[in-house]
Amino acid sequence: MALFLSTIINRMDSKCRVSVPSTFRNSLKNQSFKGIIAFPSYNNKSIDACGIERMENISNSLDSENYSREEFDMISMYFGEAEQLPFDKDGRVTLPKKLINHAEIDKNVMFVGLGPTFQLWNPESYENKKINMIKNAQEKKINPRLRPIPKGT
Amino acid sequence: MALFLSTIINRMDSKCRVSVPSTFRNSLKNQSFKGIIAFPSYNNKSIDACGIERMENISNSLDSENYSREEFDMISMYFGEAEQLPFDKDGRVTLPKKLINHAEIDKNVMFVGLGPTFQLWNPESYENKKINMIKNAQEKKINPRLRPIPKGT
DNA sequence: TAAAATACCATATTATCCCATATAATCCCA
DNA sequence: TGGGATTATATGGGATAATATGGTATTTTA
Repeated sequence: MALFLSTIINRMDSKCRVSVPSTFRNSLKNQSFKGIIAFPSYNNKSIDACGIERMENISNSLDSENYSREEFDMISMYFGEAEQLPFDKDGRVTLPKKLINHAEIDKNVMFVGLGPTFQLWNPESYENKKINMIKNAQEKKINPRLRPIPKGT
Repeated sequence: MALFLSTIINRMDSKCRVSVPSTFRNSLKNQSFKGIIAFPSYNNKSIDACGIERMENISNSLDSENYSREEFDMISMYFGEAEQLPFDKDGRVTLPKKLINHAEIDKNVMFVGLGPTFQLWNPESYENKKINMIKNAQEKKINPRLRPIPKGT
């Protein structure tokens, strides 16, 4: 499975192209589709992304598992909003306008590794998000140390 | 298996021809029938579509699996209403009047990827559907995020 | 034979390739 | 270990190819 770690900022050019960090590309090297899958985050002004394998697994579960009609609709909407962004020869992807607007990206794109997935942010939005997260954690006295992570995630 | 992602709007011309998005055509590249299978959705004013392989798989399962009489009848009905729409040289299909009427399509056709299948919509109808889906999900408190993904991810 | 379906052609737009260069990371040997 | 050489990565721009779309010609068929 692909594993995405660390945070990197790259520039988006006038054609909306941006290099996917080489470490992320390496994580995706063995997947059938050479590129990334990206869709608007529901909770943030950011872009969620992953490799095709993750989507294939979800796709298979659509046929094999019993989802309620509402759940099925929501998952379907995910697929409809997902964009398949192939790498060019230099490992760049072209971000669609729809996603650029959603994440309010203008020049710099911050790639944030989240383990099995990663996100794309406007660096400024991410800083705000981070400040809020820390503030929130302090108020609720959440211990910031890593807890054992449940298996399968 | 084919995997359909993202949402694309193309125009239908006076001969009811419409380009199938190239990403969708790529997903179907290796299938024996060069075109799509389309039939009216039962739940929506839209058109359900997929590649021939999916139909073959369903057909095989009719023989090998135990369906109730009702299920068998439903699936048979699907086959009866299915239209086989071949690509022309430029990757277009001609939509039959019956399907156009059912989905109330007039000029723009929205292709919505749903993983193993996809749908064709009048873009306006889809927007309404989407609003209702979100409203419904919120009322029933369905988390819009994807559920823990089946093992392997 | 007329109407419909299909093949063929032309073109505008968009996306992709390919090359050049800059920058950063790594290597390698004195 | 230092520091130049080499490689990998990121980034920009022009050339090229792919796609979508409209129209005309040819074939099929009812």
